[in-house]
Amino acid sequence: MKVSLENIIQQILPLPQDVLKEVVLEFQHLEYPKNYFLLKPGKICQHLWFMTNGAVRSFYTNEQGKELNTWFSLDAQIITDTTSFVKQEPALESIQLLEDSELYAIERSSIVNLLQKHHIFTLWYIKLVEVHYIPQTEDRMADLQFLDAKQRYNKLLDLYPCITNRISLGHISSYLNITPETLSRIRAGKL
Amino acid sequence: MKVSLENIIQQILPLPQDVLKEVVLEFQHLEYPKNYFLLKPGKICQHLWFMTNGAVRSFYTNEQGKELNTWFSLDAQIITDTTSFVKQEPALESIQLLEDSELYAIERSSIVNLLQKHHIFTLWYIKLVEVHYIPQTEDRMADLQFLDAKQRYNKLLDLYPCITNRISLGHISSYLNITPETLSRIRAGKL
DNA sequence: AAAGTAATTTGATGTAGATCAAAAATGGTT
DNA sequence: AACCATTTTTGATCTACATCAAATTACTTT
Repeated sequence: MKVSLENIIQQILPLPQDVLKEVVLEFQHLEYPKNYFLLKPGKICQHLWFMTNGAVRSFYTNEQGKELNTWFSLDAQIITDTTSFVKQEPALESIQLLEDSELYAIERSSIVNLLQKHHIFTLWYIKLVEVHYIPQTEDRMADLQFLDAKQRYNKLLDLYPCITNRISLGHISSYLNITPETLSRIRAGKL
Repeated sequence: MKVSLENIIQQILPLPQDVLKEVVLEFQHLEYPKNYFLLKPGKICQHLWFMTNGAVRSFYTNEQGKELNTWFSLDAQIITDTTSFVKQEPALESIQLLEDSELYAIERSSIVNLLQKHHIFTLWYIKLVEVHYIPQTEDRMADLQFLDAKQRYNKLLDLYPCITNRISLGHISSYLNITPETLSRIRAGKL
């Protein structure tokens, strides 16, 4: 059951046919292989990506060169480096595919143009931010502040029950902000 | 140097005079005493508050009845329970004044009306979210994931150098996600 | 299938910060 | 000033999770 780009857009907020057509034209359909980088640090994030299937991680690389995952997206998700995208500043993080993935990309400049041109599109964009961005980040923030390692792991499993079939435990432990050793012990019921 | 409501609004994105007037009329000027609750859990957050001076905390109350601070706002800040406000769901957290404070409040319904009515106002609202909400939350999230207790404290001091004159160390430690004992030791240079 | 590399697990030990208990400092009230 | 409540500090101990090292398992590539 593959979703079309039109479906994704209309599900956020239905647009009139003429605007929808114009919006769709601004998207580029892309397929990239596993390990491909959508964004590298230092570059300004110019895109918003709508993934239809695949898997992606966002990560920082710290001073010691260690990669620390900040986010996963599996299948139907919206992807960007929010801070770099909205402030048009160099990104601090990388975005990398963890599976061969299929995406639709729209540029920041196209969004800005559409926002200027169509009142209804600004309402669509507000809905996108309010529904697809804000609750997720608030939730992640609360998890990091209030939950211990085991609770964070269980919550991730609730969200993506099959994530361990698709994402390595090393990547998962990094996102959970624990070591691979600790995740292994949690999974073995030793913690 | 007190800022007027007009200044605050125009600083986000300048609006034409007629729209500005209409927007200003939707705000209510409020003064509340220290300890007053702007929001309690279970209530739907109907307001966006623009504080001109004062101090506020947001906090969760956990199952054991312990209050865990999630945010501070001092002086010129925009305040709301974002998730409750955008999803119009019952709030999980409380918002409470920590000083006598002066605020301007606008209701969700007024925002929704203005968004429907004025294209320029939607652009103003997007700017508000993109500049005043997104970078802050992304930053807080990174702090919680990557910094240790001492680094989090020093970063808070960078942001609000005089915060310890206005907010109790108990509240600060809660926001930093550490105990008052640990904060005391950090400040004494013992950690 | 064998070989080599990377991912995961297991065990031993270390540490940042929590918890518990009590003392000291601070602040508001009469 | 004296009193009470609250906040902050200090010290002793405990714990969740990190770190380090080695063994095991799984995954590629020939």
